[in-house]
Amino acid sequence: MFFIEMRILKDNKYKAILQAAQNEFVNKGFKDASMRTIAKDANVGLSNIYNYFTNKDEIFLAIVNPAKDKLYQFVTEQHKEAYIDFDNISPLGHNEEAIEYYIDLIFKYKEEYRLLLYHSQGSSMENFRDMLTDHFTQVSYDFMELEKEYFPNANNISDFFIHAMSSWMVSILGEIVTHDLDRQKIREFFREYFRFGFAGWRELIKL
Amino acid sequence: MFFIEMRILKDNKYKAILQAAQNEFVNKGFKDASMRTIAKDANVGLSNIYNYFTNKDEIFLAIVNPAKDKLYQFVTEQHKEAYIDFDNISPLGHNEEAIEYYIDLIFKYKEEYRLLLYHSQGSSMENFRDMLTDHFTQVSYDFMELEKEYFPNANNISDFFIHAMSSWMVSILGEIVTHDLDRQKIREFFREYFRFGFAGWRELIKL
Amino acid sequence: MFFIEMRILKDNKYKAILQAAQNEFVNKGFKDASMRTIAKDANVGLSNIYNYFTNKDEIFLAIVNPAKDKLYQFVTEQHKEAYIDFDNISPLGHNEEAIEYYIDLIFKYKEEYRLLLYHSQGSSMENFRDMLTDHFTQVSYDFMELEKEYFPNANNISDFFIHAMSSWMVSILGEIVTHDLDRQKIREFFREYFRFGFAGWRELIKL
Amino acid sequence: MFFIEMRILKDNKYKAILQAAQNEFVNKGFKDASMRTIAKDANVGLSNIYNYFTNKDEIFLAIVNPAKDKLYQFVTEQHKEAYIDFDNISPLGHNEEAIEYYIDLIFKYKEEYRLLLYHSQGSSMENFRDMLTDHFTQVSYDFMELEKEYFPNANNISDFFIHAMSSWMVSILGEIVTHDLDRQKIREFFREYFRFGFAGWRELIKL
DNA sequence: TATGAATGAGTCTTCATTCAT
DNA sequence: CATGAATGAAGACTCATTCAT
Repeated sequence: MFFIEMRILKDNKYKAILQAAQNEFVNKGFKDASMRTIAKDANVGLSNIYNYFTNKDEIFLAIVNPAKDKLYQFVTEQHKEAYIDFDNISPLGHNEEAIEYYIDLIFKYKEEYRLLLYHSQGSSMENFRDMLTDHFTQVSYDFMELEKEYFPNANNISDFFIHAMSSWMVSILGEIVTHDLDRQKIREFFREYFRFGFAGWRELIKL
Repeated sequence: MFFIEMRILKDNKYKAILQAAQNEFVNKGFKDASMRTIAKDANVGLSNIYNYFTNKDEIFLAIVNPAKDKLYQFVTEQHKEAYIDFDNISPLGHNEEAIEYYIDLIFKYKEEYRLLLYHSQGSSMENFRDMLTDHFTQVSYDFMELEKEYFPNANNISDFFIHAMSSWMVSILGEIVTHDLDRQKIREFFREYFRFGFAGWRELIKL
Repeated sequence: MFFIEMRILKDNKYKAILQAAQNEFVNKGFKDASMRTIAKDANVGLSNIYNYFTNKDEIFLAIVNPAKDKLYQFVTEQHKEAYIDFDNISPLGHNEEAIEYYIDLIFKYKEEYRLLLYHSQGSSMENFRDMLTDHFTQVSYDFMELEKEYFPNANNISDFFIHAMSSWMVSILGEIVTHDLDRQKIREFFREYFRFGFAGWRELIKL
Repeated sequence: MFFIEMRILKDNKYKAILQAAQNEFVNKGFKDASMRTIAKDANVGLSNIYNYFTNKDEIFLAIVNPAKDKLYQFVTEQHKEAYIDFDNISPLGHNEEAIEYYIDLIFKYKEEYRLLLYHSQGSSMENFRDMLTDHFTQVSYDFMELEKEYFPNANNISDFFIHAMSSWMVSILGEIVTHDLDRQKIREFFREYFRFGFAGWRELIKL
């Protein structure tokens, strides 16, 4: 009846839709998710959903975009703040705080990343895997520009290898959000990953 | 009229269906592929398809299984013939012939691997990525058993890291069949990949 | 435009669907009835039907359930109000009013009973004949409990005979709704039926 | 190769088809029975069935006709041999041998009668119930012609009552072949049935 | 904002039967 | 007698979205 009450109701419905949709997407994937089911689960009239979202796709985006943006932002920032260190070179970032923040992200948006990586087929995000890989790749290139001053041989590394490395990072994200690892296990993994990666990297750019 | 002519005709239809289906699967993915479209493209009556295949899924399998089997066989055999070499350790195999054979496989079944890795959702092969990752993982474990004699520290490598490595191999396959690389480029990539990987590996298992 | 007008329109479609469905069911039986045909005959979009009914079966039930419920209710009530009378013993009921009400039912729901008895195969009502027979049988048993006080020999009547009697009642219903009898003819028949039945019954339970 | 061998093979297949078809009909009813399933179960090529039968319907008839013919023949003969007896009047026949023969028939063709009465929908026999009822009715009329000499009041019995009696006989057949009664139980039932029926009959035609 | 009705194209699969060989 | 391929229509139901109110 009253304006405020209605706003509250609206917000409730908005959230209810998002929640129901997320469940449905997780269960069946974007393509097989049914608007009817979402409406039913959210206790909202089917057609009323279209007052809140123009599209099935938009619902998906509303669920998934924050997670995506935070991730992009993180990756980009890492690269900006990067500095060159013999033993600590990585486009992903390498300092402890960065890792912790990354783990935070993963835990906060586990389901969303799973959606993006494994259940986005049919949505406008169906190329997320590639897009993220490309983003990593781009950041990596920028890194290498810096490195070249110190390691001229970095030039010798092929584009596709950089791409493969980026693809690896994406895969790792996928595996982490798919398997139920606790923070400690993830931390340990990253330690191995960086030791492994730095050693490999040094091998490739050595004189 | 004649027996042989007939067989050819039948064979033609069989192949036509497979070809049309492959196109359709590549274009739209398993789930969205339309039997109607396949029938139309193959110049076959829709219901007649079911004289050749019992299922949409079976068509997919007929297209994709040879590629899958060859890949599994290759991975498995590599591991059987493996020998320990300080500088050449990899579950994928490392000798030149193996690489060449792998490249052969990739070139022969590029589209099929693409289907399996990116367009199998909804089919009985929708878990191919995981299955292949697990296969790599298993093979890797077997390798590590051998290595342990020489490198007792191999024990320290976490299960999840092995898993991540396997996942990387799958990603790499995906990236290769997605991008149009010529043989030489692929060869070069693998050289880098092995240099990188061996160095990293040695780092992890060093005393 | 106006609310009432709308409701009428909706109602019209609902009724149109029911009507078209009833025709189709009568013509082809449940199993062979075509949703397409029903939609066409009702001047409704095929998929729109599913806004009114969730199922082909539900349409059938909507048509047929009132008739079924009234019949069950009638049979049950008859038995409740029953009293023992030497010359008037029947699970179906025997007083004039009851008969008249039964005839009313038959005339009101002639087509529905026809559907239930002859055209329900494939629907959730396909066992109606048996269910109704069993219902009659159960009611008959209850009657016999009462009668035993007066006619101890009622015990001697076999279960299967009771069952056969019940089955007869169902058959009679079927024959009546299948043949076009006027009320008078039906009334006369029931008079014969009861004379016949009571005589037979007395014979079976006589000392 | 040799003629005789082929004949044998042929006969085998013929029987195999009939057997498989009977199973399928019993399980799913005529309408839902699948020629494919029959072919598979009979180990015969689907299209080869059409060398033995022109139709699904013809298979059904081949299975069911002997049972039907024997039944018709029995009913007809009973009536021919009938004689008037105060205490033994029935179109079904009433002497012990007749009953025994009827029971023989029922036991021999139990499945076939079940098919005819309950699973013939969609076949050319789908009106078997009505046809049999009418046959009983016709025979009953002939009886009544004879009786009229002795019981002029027989005239007073309505056509529909005769029809209802016939329908009862059909129902009884249906119930017997549906429930698993042994011969003794069936015999006992018929004894009750005749006592019941004669008493009722006498009541109706009494002066 | 909310609703329920409407749309129209789409899904895969099955069916009994026929045909050419 | 046997086969496998072919046919063409049909099956119920779902889909995301839009419309009128």
